[in-house]
Amino acid sequence: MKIDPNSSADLSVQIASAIKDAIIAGDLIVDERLPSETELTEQFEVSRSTVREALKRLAAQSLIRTQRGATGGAFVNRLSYEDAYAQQITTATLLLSMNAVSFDTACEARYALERACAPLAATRRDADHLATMRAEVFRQNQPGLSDEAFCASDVAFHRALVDSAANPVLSYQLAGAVEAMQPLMNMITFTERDRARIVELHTMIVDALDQGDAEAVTTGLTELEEETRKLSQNAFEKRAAQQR
Amino acid sequence: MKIDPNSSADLSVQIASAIKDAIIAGDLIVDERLPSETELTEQFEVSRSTVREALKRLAAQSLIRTQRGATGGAFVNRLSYEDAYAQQITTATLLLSMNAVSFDTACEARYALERACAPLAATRRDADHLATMRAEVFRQNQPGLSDEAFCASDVAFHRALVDSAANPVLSYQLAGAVEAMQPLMNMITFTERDRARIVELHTMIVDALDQGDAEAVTTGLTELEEETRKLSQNAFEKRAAQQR
DNA sequence: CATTTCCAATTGTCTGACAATTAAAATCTC
DNA sequence: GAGATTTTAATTGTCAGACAATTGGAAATG
Repeated sequence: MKIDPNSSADLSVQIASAIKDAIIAGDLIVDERLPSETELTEQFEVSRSTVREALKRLAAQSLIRTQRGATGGAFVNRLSYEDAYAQQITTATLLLSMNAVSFDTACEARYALERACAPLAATRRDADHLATMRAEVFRQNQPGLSDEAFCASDVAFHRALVDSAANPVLSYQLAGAVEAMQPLMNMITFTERDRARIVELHTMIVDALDQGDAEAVTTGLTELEEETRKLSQNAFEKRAAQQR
Repeated sequence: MKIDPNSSADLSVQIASAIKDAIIAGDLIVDERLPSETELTEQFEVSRSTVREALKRLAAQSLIRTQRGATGGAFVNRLSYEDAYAQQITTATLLLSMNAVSFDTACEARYALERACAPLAATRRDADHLATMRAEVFRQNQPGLSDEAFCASDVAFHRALVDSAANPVLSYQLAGAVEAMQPLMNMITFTERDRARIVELHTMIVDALDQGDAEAVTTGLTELEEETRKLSQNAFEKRAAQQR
């Protein structure tokens, strides 16, 4: 691991990059302890502050974790799903909030992903997933439920649907899309009629899943996508009208 | 933006988090300049090193960029697709290389995603995408092509397929899965017969796309998935045998 | 007006110090 | 000797102050 002091790049960037490469190449394995900051200072021939800034960069990407104390230090992190989730969600949220991606695009991707899960879910769904989904549908049917609670239950329903495909990669990719859409979804007011329609579709989807009918699940999701777009469009128009 | 000096969390983490929240909430807009390090030092009542470590954390996530000089400083970054791609790829590669995700799982997710793109691509594909795909198929048919070059062309083909769905969210999610699989794919030796079969399926897919036949695209992708799994399984077994 | 020089602001790096944390080693108590 | 307590050493976290490098704008110059 070497760095070039004459390069235009900042030293802390170079050091972070060198360590990152070592991790990806497998030279540093999970839970292995990196040299202490003092040792890295000597190895790279830079000051401790520079080493620290490099380590903070890696920590921000969950590549390492640090621990104080006698047996402390920086350790190579096993990238957990939680971390991957969190990163995915942050990135997706930013893309959406900075208008690099429109709501419609995110919505389209989300439902395309969910439809992609349908065939897998139809084969692999187990009683737990179905029970969760039915419980959420039941909750959505309760009168007097707030819009936020309805939304949260909707998310839980879809999460269970995707989880039933039993593919963690799909689960975590979808988490990004769903979470990023959440702030905008929360602005929507669901009328009695909207809710009835959504509950109807949810019921249809969970029934189809129960019977292992992937095609019916796909159909239900497509109709749900239409419904979601219609609702969000209304919400946007209403907000635009208010801001005038 | 306030922090709690008595919290157990590191100050630099708290500060980074506070600034990040401000960015996501829209209190700091794209290209806006953050206060200088000296000003942040006063605002948060911490030392400059602590502020700097916080800023490095944010820079590592591409949330800000820094510039030296008189009019320099830290600026809120417009999260670009390139950045999002890069992050997605790093995360996906790590998940796979640390065995948090199996090759089969990644492969399954990848083809599920591609099939999710099929209906969109069948509607939206334009001449450019089709031309790219046909050019790659042509290249794959050339005798004497190295395995690496064949692999690279395969990636280009699939990228064009997904791009033709014209949904950037799907494009960037797929990039992660494909890139992460790349190192393992490169270990595969493609026999004449394997290549012929793959080219056949690719041709079928691009023809179906040309005709707007989403169902045929989906079928082709499913067969391609089987083929990929078979090949990778062989490669793994061969490697396992060698290591004995 | 164009060019060059200078200046001030800002980030990047360095040095040295002390605080906080933590596990292990040493000590004490019974 | 066993268990509780204290000490110690290693390590990261934070602070303070300094100087270097960079860079755009202001001032001086022709």
